[in-house]
Amino acid sequence: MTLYVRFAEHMDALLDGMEQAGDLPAGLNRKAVTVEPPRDPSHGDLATNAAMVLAKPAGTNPRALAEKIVARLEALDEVASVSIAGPGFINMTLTPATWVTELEQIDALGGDYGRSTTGAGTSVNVEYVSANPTGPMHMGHCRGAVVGDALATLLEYAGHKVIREYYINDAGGQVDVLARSAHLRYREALGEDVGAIPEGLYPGDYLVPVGAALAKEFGEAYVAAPEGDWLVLFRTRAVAAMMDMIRSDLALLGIHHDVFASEAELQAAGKPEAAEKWLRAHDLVYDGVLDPPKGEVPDDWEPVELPLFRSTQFGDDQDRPIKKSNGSWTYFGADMAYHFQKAQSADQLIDIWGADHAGTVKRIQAAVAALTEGKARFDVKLVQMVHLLRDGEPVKMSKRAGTFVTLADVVQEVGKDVVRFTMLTRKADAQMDFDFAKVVEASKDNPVFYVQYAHARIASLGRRVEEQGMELSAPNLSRLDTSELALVKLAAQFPRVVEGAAHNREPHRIAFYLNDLASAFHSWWNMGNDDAARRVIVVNDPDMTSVRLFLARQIGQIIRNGLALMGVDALSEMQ
RNA sequence: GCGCCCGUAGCUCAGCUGGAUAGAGCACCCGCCUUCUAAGCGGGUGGCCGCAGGUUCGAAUCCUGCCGGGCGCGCCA
Repeated sequence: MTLYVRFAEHMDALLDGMEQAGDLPAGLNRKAVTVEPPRDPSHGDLATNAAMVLAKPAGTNPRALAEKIVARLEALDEVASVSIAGPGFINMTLTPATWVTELEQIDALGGDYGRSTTGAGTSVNVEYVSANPTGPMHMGHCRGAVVGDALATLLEYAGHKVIREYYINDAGGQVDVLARSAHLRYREALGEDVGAIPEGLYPGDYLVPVGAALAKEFGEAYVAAPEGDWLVLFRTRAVAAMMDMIRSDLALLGIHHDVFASEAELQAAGKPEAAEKWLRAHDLVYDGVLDPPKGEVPDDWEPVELPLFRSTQFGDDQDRPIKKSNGSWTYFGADMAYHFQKAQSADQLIDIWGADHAGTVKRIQAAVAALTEGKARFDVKLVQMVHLLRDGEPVKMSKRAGTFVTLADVVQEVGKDVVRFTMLTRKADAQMDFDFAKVVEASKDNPVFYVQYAHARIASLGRRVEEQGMELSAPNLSRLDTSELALVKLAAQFPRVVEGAAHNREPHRIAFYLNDLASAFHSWWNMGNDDAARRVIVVNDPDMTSVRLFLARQIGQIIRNGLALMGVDALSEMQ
């Protein structure tokens, strides 16, 4: 059990004791009571707001209550001193031995230090990427992919059972366009001069091999055949080829999904019909006519009666059609059924979407709330746009000309680890710049480098000790000084950071924490520049070296644990 | 017109499910290399946390209304 968890329990037991002694009324809500490190380390190692939060409901004043709590805290072995400050904060300083024990915990738990069971018993389905199967992954998909994957890993580490899911949109008009584009490439592969790719078809030459494969498989059979003869067949083949390409793009980032759910299969299985039937029975779908769109009304708008879902009952500003006038399902209609299906697979659902889909969040949340009768927790996490830059200049992209920057290109240029780490250096819902020049820069301005550099320095210590043939002893950790214990204290916060990041579904917190930890480490390391006796490796003092090397290795362990959550490999050496 | 997101140092951004004197990097100024990798470290300058109310022991954080920016709005996906 890590230190912060232990102290939360100490506090709980202590308040129980006060209730029994009649120092506190029974049954007070303790939800707001926290035990956490104060922002300002000069206040001590741990602070609790218990006296301030409980004073009012207990009918006393914070000061009086604080004094009673302090008396009990002082009795704890791990606590060196306690004081009351400000409006009623209780500050504790822990004994050095307590921190030494925590450091030993890191060593004992290794890669599991920071893992928790707070999520045990709750399964989470994280759906991310879900790029349309009409071409390779481009940079527009990248951030959502990384954020979703890191979030999934984080939730697993926090004890949740996690399903990583990809929704294949293989049923809409865009895959028919794909099939036609593939048919053109198929004719091309058979020797026909198709000229420029017409407007409205996908121009990218990633479809050339698809056409070639179709030509090899079917020969001339479908060259002059009517569309009805080949559309479904070519669509199926082309989608499969696109998904292979997308899977290999994702693999470049180290991303692998557990489930690939097909929209077409969902529809073939009649899932949307089932959802509609249920919703009609509960008067949540009705036939009606929508108002014209607000703002600019399109020329071709005309009122039509359609089956509408009453999303306004759940906070949406308009009811939403689930079918088109031609009888086929709208994207929303199918998506609704899809989310209902997912809700059977897990207790909680998370979707990672691009911010350009923000407008559709309410309707799908409404649908999930309706279909699961409010039982499934469902969050949509919006990921903001990434602006691609090269030396500060925007990278020009044109989807129409097919000149978008592919994910594979970027990974090839800067590497998986740089892409993943950089994507996690901002809150997901804040826009970010991705500058090819800056993300590979070897300076402290670049957190990817800075954190890796700290880890490489730690790794170099082991090599140096070996080179020098130094005989190490069992570390006597009571020799750690104040500055070294400060490093231990920061390392000991890792489990809290993980828990907070998982709870708030904010993987970027890991990146910021690692940057802080690396900074503290570099600072400690540099003390050796002023005074050789403060280096980790002290040439004539193997005992001191053992102690500091032990500390350094635990810092390295935390960095590896954090990087692993982000899907980034730790480097032992910078090039 | 409506919805969502954002507004914190000159710039780019953190701020731990409300806590004590609001932080980091860059930029600018001053220091530290016959090096356990200085690819780094230390110090300094710099803030009505967009504005105005409200909630409470306490607000950058929660609520309301404005102002400013981004994204989106259809039977598209």
